[in-house]
This record gives sequence, C-alpha cells and structure tokens, in this order.
Amino acid sequence: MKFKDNMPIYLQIIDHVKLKIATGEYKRAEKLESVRDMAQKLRVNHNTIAKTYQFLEKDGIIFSKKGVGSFITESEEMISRIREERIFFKISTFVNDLRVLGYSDKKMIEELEKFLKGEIQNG
Amino acid sequence: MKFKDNMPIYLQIIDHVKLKIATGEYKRAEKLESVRDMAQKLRVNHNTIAKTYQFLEKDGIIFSKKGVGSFITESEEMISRIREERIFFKISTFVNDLRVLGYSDKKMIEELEKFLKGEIQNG
DNA sequence: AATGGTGTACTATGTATATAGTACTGAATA
DNA sequence: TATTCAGTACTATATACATAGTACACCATT
Repeated sequence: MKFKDNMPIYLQIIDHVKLKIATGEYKRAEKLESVRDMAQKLRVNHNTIAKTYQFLEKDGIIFSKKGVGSFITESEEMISRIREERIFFKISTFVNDLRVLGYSDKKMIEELEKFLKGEIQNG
Repeated sequence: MKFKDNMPIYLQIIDHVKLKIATGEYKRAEKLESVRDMAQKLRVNHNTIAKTYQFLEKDGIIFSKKGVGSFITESEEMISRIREERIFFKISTFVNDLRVLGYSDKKMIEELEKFLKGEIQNG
C-alpha cells in the first residue's frame, strides 16, 4: 500500500478498510488482521494501526475485543451504507468538480464517454 | 474559504489558486492579492501564504517580485495545462474509483445520468 | 497454571504544520 | 529623500502525526 504524504496515514488506512468493506473483500463479522500484523504488512507502527482501529470502532464499523481481535461490524445495514455513501460521494464530488470547471450535464457525460472510449484505444 | 483539517492549509490554498486559474477567474499575468491581504482574507498567518506562493512559484504557476507583488504566470500554455490536467485528473479518478467499486463503463454512465436527473427532481 | 496472541496505554523523540511577532530587502511613489 | 507597500527571513511556541520501545490487561489454549 502506498501512502500520500499530504494526509495522515491513519486516515488513509481507515479509508482503505472502508473501501475493502465497500467492495465486499471484508465481509460481515470477519476477523481483521491483528494490530501488529497489519502494522507489519503496511510497514507502519503498531500504534498507528491501533489508532486506526479505534477510530473505526468509534464509528461502529469494526469492534475490538481485548485478547481476541478486531472484527468487521455484524450489521449488514452498516456495510450497505458504507458502500452507498461511498458511491454517492464519488459521483456527487465528480459532478460538483466538473460543474465548477464549467461543464454542463451534457458535456460531462460526453467527456466521460470520450474518456472511456479513448482508454480502450490507448490501452 | 473552508479548510479541511486533514490536509495542510497551504496545500489547500495552492489548489484553490490553481482552481481559480483553471476556471479563468485568475487571468494571465494578473496581480494576485498581497501575501498579507490574502492572509487576512483567508484568516491564516501571512507565513502560510508566503509558503503557498513560494510553492506556486517553484512550479512556475506564479512569479513574485520583491517590493512589487505576485502575479499569475504569463504563459497561456501553462494556464491551459493546469485546466486540462485538472479535468483529466477528475475524470480518471472518478472512473478508477467506480471501477474499484465494481462498476462497468455502462453502469457508470447510467448512474451518472440517474444522479443528474434525480438532482433536478430533488432540488 | 503457564504461555502466547490480542488490544491498549504510556513515555520519549523527531518532523511537519501553523501561528505570532519581528525585522529585513527591494521597488514605487509622494 | 522618506514613506509605504511588497516579498522574504528569522525566532519562538504549540499541535498533530508517526515512530520506537516498553509494558499492561485480557482471553484462549496448552
């Protein structure tokens, strides 16, 4: 995993975990890697992962049991919400950003289609 | 201007200036607000604006003259590039983010159209 | 009962960011 | 020439972030 240096690592890992939940890679009630294993895997300090897990727990996205481990929420409703909020955020951000740049709805769609077509030719 | 607390202020202001260039609000060779005026307007320390301007100058986006002021680049090519790079970044980020979430090109366009239509009904 | 893996907590250290305050340098102008 | 407005530079202080290292509390298993 690559980190940007203009954003706290623990926030990037929080988003990383939420993304994995949104894509279904992390499933309901699944056991997460331990604080120390995750730290080693991502090459960060275990305190940073501990902070990450504590923030995720505060938001009800995971729950931790001392001496046992950390687990993805048991609420399917929460999992759905994480996915849907993410999709809504991505689309609304996109629309807003392009409108600020002067794009109409029509042009926005056209440019998106052009981008998708051009990609195939290039790659 | 509102700042997010998870990203350095000076980086947010850099983006803010680049956006104004991209939209045409800041024009070629135009004089920027002074370090101290901009600081007062955005309610940050003047050192933060000085840092911002120095980064923008390092990238050739503005140039500063001691005792005179800071100015938008005289290069129209640079201005066009700032706008085009921004648009490309927004579109490619959007496409990538939605693909990660499992969206096909077709579904991506459909959801965008649905969002744009739904918006009109809601607002 | 002892061991090992778990989350958690704490101190210490270093870096980046932002502020406050001050002062210097250069250019335009009254 | 003196003043004013620019950018620039410096010290000091505070906070957030990340690391390193250590230790403790809890739970399951041997």
